[in-house]
Order: sequence, then C-alpha cells, then structure tokens
Amino acid sequence: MHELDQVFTALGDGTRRAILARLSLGEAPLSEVAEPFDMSQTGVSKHVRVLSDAGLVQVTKRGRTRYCRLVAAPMKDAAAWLETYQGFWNDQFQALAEHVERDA
Amino acid sequence: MHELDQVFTALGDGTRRAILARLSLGEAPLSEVAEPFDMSQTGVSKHVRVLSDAGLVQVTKRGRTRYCRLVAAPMKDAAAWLETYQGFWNDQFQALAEHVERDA
DNA sequence: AATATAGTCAACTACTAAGTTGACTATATC
DNA sequence: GATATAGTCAACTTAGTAGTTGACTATATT
Repeated sequence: MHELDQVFTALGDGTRRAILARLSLGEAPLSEVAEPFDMSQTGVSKHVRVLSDAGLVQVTKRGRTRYCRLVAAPMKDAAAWLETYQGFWNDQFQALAEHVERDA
Repeated sequence: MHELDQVFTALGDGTRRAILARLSLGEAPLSEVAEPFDMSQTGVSKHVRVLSDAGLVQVTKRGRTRYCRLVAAPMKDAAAWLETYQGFWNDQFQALAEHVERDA
C-alpha cells in the first residue's frame, strides 16, 4: 500500500482526526486519548494502530502505559500532493466568479 | 458522513488519485478516463462515483457520453485542515535535527 | 432498420474496516 | 500477596469497499 494511501485513509475518519487534534496538545497515554470517545478502549486502540501504521502517531511503552505522540511528518507529503492542485481550486473559483459576472 | 471524511477517503486510493491527475489535464469522457487502467469500465465508474460523491469530480451527460471534470474546491478544505499541523511537521523536523546534532 | 458505442444497473465474490466482548498479560499499588 | 490499572489479543458481528460479469438502456452511425 502506498504511503499516501495510508495517510489519506487514516485522515478520512473523524475519530482519527480528533485523536490527532488531541495529540497536538501533547503526548498522552492511550487511556487518556480514549477517554472522550463513546467507544471501547480497544476500539480507540485500533484507530491508533491505523494512525501508527500510517506513521502519524508514535507509541512508546513506559511501564504499563502506552504514550501516544503526534508525528506530523507524513502530513507534509499529503499536503504537498494537495498543493499540486492549488492552482486548480484558485482557477476554478475565478472561472466561477467570471461566469457569475457574465450572467449579471 | 463529514465532508472531510469523504474527501480524504476518496484521496486514499491510488487509482482515484490517478483519475484526478488525468482530469487535471482536462475534461474527459468516462471511457477515456478508464482506458489506462487494467480494470473494467464499471470498476472505474465506481471510483468516479466515489470522487463525485466527495465533490471532487463533476459528471455531465452530453449525448451518450459522460464527461468528467475535476472540481478541486473540496481539496482546499482538506489542505486547510492539514495546514493547521504545518507548525508541527516543521517543529518536529527541527527537533529531530537538533537531536541528531546533539548526538554528533 | 440494424448495429455499434457509452454507460448504467443488479447480482455476486472476496476482502477489509469498525466496533464489540471476554479472557489474558504486565505493571503498579496497598 | 492481593488487587487494581493499562493495555493487548482473539473471536466475533456488521457493514462497507473493490472488483467482476452479464443484461440492459440510450444514443450514434451506416
């Protein structure tokens, strides 16, 4: 599976994006990451695994606790891929604006 | 399903990213979009449907032909979401660089 | 009118994803 | 040593995804 496949797929889930948002506030044990969600800890653990496989989270075991840490680097590639289309969303907005103007 | 869920999920597949790349060269009939892929046209059609549901492609029927057109606008939101983490991937790269330097 | 082309639709297979529960392991704490 | 806490693992259910094929619809072409 391509790296971008994993990263984009990992980001395509609200729970996982929320986990990343939480981790952007700092490292946290899995139990703390799981706490806000109406979901079993095992369920959250699976989401963390998806993020970890995509390289977006690093899990470190200290004692009986697993600390989760955000690793933003892979997002850079995803953002770079998106930016190759930046011209298009600008152009298309302009094209739409001109079209509206023509109608007016 | 949240818009970002659909957009990121749509982008999490190499075939679909390739379709978008093709459409960035200009509007094309479905048959032409499907041609380079080692997959049935129905299969490609399903991918186009996913892209269309995410708002990334607009399909227009003219005669018996369905023309597919790139709509980049939803990528803007995805890019904006990613950019909120831009500071992290820069910081983390810097942290890594400093760490390497400490070791040297 | 006959035929070819563009594409959909329904039905099916195989696989993956999201979530659960219950039992288990490993580490802390009293 | 007994018990509580952090987390995994395996097994399972449910639902969704990726892909196929064959029959069908609609539009062009000759």
